[in-house]
Amino acid sequence: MTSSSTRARLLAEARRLFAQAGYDGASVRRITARAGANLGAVTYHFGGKQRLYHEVLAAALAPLAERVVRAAAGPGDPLSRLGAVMRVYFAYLDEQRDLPGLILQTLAPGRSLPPPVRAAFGRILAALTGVIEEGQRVGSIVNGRPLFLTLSLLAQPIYFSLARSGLSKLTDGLTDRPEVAAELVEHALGFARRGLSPAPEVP
Amino acid sequence: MTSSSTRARLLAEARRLFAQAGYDGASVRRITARAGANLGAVTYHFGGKQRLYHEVLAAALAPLAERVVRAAAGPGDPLSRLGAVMRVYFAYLDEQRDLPGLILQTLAPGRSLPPPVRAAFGRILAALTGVIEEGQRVGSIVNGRPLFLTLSLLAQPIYFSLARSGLSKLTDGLTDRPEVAAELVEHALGFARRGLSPAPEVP
DNA sequence: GCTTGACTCATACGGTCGTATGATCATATT
DNA sequence: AATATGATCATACGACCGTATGAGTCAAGC
Repeated sequence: MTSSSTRARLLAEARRLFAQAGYDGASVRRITARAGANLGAVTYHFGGKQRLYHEVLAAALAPLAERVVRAAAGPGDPLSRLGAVMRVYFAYLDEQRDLPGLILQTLAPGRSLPPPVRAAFGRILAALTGVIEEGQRVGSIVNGRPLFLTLSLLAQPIYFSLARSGLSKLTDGLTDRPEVAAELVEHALGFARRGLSPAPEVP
Repeated sequence: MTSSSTRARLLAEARRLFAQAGYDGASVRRITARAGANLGAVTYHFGGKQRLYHEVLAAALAPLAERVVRAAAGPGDPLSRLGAVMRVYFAYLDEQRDLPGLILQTLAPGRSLPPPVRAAFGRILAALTGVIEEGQRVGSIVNGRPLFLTLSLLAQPIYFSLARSGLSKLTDGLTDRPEVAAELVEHALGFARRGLSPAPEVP
C-alpha cells in the first residue's frame, strides 16, 4: 500500500514538474524530492525517467481522447456534435490546466512524439474526420479535405489553451477572468461553426 | 572579418540546434563544435548562452512582424488584407521551416517569454486587431472581441505549422507534398474568411 | 619594430544529471 | 522463529553542463 502511494505521489509530482519545466527541466532528483521519495524510486517503480514520462502522458491524454470520441458519437446532427466535441475539449483543458504545458513539450521537432500522444491524437483525429465526412454527405459542412477541416477545428481549443499562458502576460491577465474565458469558448464555437458551414452564395 | 564570420556561424548553428533540441538541449559545446569555433566563443561574442538565444529569436521573428505589419497596412478592404496577412504568415513559415520549433520552445509555462518573442507578437497582435476593428466598423467582419478574432485567425497558420512536424508522422507525410501544402493554405484562408464574415441570417 | 587590441585557444571549476549498486528495513509466508 | 519478498535507503559513477581564466596568435597603427 505504501508502495503504491509512493508510486502515485511520483506520478503526481512528475506531471506537475514535466508540465512546468519540460522533460529535461524536470530532474529525477527534484521529482523524487518533492514526492518525499528516495532518488532511486523512479528507477525502481517505473524503470527509468522516460517510462515515467510516458506514463504521465498516457494518464493525462487517454481520458481526453475517451471523452472526445464519446462526444463525437453522441446524438444530434454533425455540426452540433462537433460543437459538443469543442466544449468537451475546452472543459477538459480547463480542468487540467497543466495539459498544454505537458503536450507542448512533446511537439518539439527532432524528437519523435511519444507513443501515448500519438495514440490519443490518432483516436481524436479519426473520430472527428468521421463526423465531418458525415456532415459533408448531408451538405451541412463545407466541402474540402476532412483532415484539414478537423485540424482547423482543433486549432481553436488547442491554440487558445496553448496561448493562454503566454497571452495572459501579453493582455494583462484578461483571459484569466472566468467570464472572459467563457466568452472565449463561445467565440471559438461560433468561429468554427461559421468556418465549417458552407459559404452562402454570393450573387 | 573572420571574427564576424565566427559570430555568424555561431548564430546559424545555434538557431538550428535551438530549434531542434530546445534551449536546454542545445549545449554551448555542441553549438561551438558545429560552428567550428572554440568553446569560449559564445561567451566572448554574445556574453553568454541566453544572450545568444535572444539574438537568435530576434533575428528569426523581427522580419515576420515586419512583413505582417506591412501586409496589414496594405491596400484593399479589411477582409482581403487579413487574407494577405495569412499568406505572408504561411509563406514565412514555409521559408523558415525551423521557426515553429524555435518559438514552440519559448511558450513553455513557468518560464517567462523572451523579450524578442514578446515584442514580435505584440506588434502582430496590435496590427491585426486594428484591421479587424476597421472591418467591424464597415460591417464586413463579424462582431466580437477583436482580440479573440485575431487569435482565431492566427491559430490557423500557427497551429498548422506547429502541427506539421507531428502530423506528417500521423498522416504518412501527406502534408509534406507541395501541392497538398498549397491546398492547405487555401483551405485555411477559406476557413478563416468564413469564420470572420458575419453569419448569414437564418430565416 | 613594437605595441595595442580583437580574437582564438586549451584547460579548469563547481554543478547537476540519470542510473547502478548493494545494504537495510518491514511485512507476510512457511 | 526463520525466511522470502517488496520497498526504501545512502552512496558512487561517469558524463555533460555553462562559465571563467589566462596564455597564445596575428594584423593594424604608430
